[in-house]
Amino acid sequence: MASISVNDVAAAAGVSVGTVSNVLNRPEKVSPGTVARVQAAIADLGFVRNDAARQLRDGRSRSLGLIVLDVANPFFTDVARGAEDRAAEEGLAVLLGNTDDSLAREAAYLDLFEEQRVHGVLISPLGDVGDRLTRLRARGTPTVLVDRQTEDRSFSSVAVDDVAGGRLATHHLVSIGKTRIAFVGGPISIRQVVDRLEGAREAVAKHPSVSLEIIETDALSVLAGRAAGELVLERAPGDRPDAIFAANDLLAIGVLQALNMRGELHVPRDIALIGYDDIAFAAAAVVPLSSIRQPSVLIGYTAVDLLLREAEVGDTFEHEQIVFQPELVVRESTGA
Amino acid sequence: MASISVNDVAAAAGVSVGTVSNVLNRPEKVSPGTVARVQAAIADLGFVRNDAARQLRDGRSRSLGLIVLDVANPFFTDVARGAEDRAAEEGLAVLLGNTDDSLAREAAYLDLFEEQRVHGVLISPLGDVGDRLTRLRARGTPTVLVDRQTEDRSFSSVAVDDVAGGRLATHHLVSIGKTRIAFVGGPISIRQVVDRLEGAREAVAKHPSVSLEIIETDALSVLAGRAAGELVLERAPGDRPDAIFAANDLLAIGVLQALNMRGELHVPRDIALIGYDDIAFAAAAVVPLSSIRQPSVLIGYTAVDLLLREAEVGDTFEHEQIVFQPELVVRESTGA
DNA sequence: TAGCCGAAATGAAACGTTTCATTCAGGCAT
DNA sequence: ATGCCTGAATGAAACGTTTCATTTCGGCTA
Repeated sequence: MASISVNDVAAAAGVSVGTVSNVLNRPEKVSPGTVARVQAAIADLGFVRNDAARQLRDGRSRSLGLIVLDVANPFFTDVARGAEDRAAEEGLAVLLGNTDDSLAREAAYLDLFEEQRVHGVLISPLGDVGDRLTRLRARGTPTVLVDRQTEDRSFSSVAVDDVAGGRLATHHLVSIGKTRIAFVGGPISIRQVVDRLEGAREAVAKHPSVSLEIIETDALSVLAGRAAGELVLERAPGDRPDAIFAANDLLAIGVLQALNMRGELHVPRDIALIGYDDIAFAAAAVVPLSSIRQPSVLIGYTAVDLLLREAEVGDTFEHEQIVFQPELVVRESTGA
Repeated sequence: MASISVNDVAAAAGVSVGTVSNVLNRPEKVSPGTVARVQAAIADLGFVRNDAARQLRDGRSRSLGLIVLDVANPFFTDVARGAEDRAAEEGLAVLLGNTDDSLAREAAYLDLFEEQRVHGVLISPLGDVGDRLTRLRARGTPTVLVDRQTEDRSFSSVAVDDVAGGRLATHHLVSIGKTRIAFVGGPISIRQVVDRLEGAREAVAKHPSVSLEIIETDALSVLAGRAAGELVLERAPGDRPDAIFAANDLLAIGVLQALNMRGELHVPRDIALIGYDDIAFAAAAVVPLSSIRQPSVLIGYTAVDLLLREAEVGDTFEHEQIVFQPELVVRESTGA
């Protein structure tokens, strides 16, 4: 079955291809009778516009790319949903790329999006992609960083103040009387992890009697959390921290699973636990999880919005930096 | 900044466009010296292939579309991950479309994928999309149904035996001595819900002393589960079911949250609870959740595999139906 | 030396759309 | 009857790639 083109439609309707295109894109410019005839032909032949040809003609696609660290993390699917909502308002589709903490995959998705001439790129960057993004922008593809700011304001960004979030979480642990705090998170190459840890350090610095140790993980997943939890469980009781701040909720849930395994430890009495992101499952955990809430859907929505604004303005030196403030949510895992 | 094309590269390297294309696609056909020269020119000019033009030339894109009911459900992100793995092996990208139980969005994604001339479509269908899919196939785009079978074998599919799963779950509840079982799920327009309920009916039919009631929800989400749980909680104690089978884990988690709210009910003593999907969070729930496990990642992987096979064979009357068997996972929510 | 061969390179055509300068037809005013 | 105007329709050009039939050229054989 050969593919049906505007030519075939034009022939069937007895008009020119230009007219068919007009019916498709600006029907108000075509007389009603002709519109009807063309539409009938389209239906008859089962014509479907070829998007590749359209894209080729006007230089860019009608989609935008979103690159996230982990689709399995509900935080990012929430961000994606927000992005999709705003994009849909403009008739744009969102292509979702998942890097899974791999620099190679991050690069591969950037290549793909660049070849596709996407309308714009939203990225929660892993490696140092400044050069790539600069190149994209030079080609006319705007870029917005998600969940990460640049120090030099060379890109627009939508982020949450992770240092403040880390401070909030840790201060809370201190305020309920905990003194031996462990930060569980990693790899430390990820900015979010670094910032949250930095916040924890700042909070602890004010209290000489409180110690902070770091248990590094190789991912921000439930599995990695379980491993970290088991590590803690193996220690002599006196050696264990009395509070754990996990760099995200997936880790926290993993830690919780491990701590509960033998049934000899009580959360929060023996060890208090707080996570980060406040995903929907945090409230439903074995011990409902205290967490730091981020406006995830709003982040995605705002990022696309910013992207569209940036696209209109063109290349500019004034890139906008939007920073949301995180919020402490106290539940049983650090409660009474 | 005008876009750089193969023409510019050819000019810079002092060769013809045909040669540039050969360097890009089959470098072994070009002499080493020329390859080097062309690659240097590509790097110099920052040339990036225009995918739209490429697609236009060879009629189809290098991506395939995956349409799921709910990206927020970890079951589907697992499926997506499996699909992505297999697709990546072939150098294909996966476009993820989320219908959120909306017929309009399902249709919109089908339109989009059809216009994009995707390599193939994987869909967990919501409405009756038989005609659309038939049309796609007529155009040469293979289709595989995910998590749903057709009665008439007119499409290939990868599914799990949901009736068996429903039977498994319900039989388990009966076997631990429960007699007043409630099925929580909906909308009943969704095939998975219908099948799981059917399984439950079959299991109950064998035991005259066991009753089965249906509490219909308007979605398969945590929120909908909470609403259903609250409904149960409002009833007089004697009126409540002594076991709940939720159509998926998100619902089950919601139900659990609601039942635990007042603290007067004990799961599983007063009410036993079992979910479906065995998502990662099930094991970490307030009361670790019994569930029916499906090989989610494998489903995605297999579906793409089947799609590729179908693409090779071309239109055929022998469509393959792959059915996995679900597995009961017992945890505390129905345990001792 | 003439003829031939294969490897390497060439360049025009084709993919399907949109745009835009041009043409056309009919109605109206002069 | 002529000229002008407007709304509608036209059709060629352009977008950037890949393919493939053709040309070129250096080396080898007879």
